[in-house]
Amino acid sequence: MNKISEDFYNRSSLIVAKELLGKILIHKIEGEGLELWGRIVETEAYKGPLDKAAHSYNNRRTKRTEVMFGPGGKAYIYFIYGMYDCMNVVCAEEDIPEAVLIRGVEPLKGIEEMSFNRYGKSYDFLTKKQKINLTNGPGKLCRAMGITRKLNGLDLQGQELFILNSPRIEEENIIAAKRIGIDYAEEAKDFLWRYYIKDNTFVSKK
DNA sequence: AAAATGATCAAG
DNA sequence: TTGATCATTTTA
Repeated sequence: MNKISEDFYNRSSLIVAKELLGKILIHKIEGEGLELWGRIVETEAYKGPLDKAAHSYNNRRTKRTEVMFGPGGKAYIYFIYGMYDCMNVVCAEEDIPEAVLIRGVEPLKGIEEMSFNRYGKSYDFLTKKQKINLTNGPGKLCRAMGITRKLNGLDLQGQELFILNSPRIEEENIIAAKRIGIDYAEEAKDFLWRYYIKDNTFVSKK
């Protein structure tokens, strides 16, 4: 069990977003002794002051964005479209509000629980499409892994929500692309700040 | 193509 | 206090 250290997170979200690919996100649910594991296959970087797509654009500091102004290595989880939670990892040093959105994971452990969380039935009864749709989007993976804004602000050095180290994905297998769902962000919408593992099944969109 | 669904935030 | 907006997903 090799948890990613705090230093890893206290860097630019552009670097962290890329290096988080291939790492393993774990949500341990206390009481039930349950562990949900997902391998990160898609991320997006958000970069505070300069980035019109970021919640923290122009250093906007509100109750919601507050956690991004702290040190790196915390969870920033927000509720969107009245229905979905999305999970970010806070990056950069204190007072620099950057984060990385986790957009896709490959289920590794606790798949049966994820299946019930998403579809209310056993994985054995899912269609091929449902099996892919389990965790190939930011809202979907949070629903599958039981990640909600109740976990907002958690330290990723803790025992409930954290990320394990694993070897870096080779540069030739990382694709950089425009971020999703931020067409309002003027020049920032064209930044290639979305990263994903080439040809991976659990990358959102196509 | 459009609905679902409610927290969030800036404006007044 | 209000109303437009929204880093999405599902269904048709």
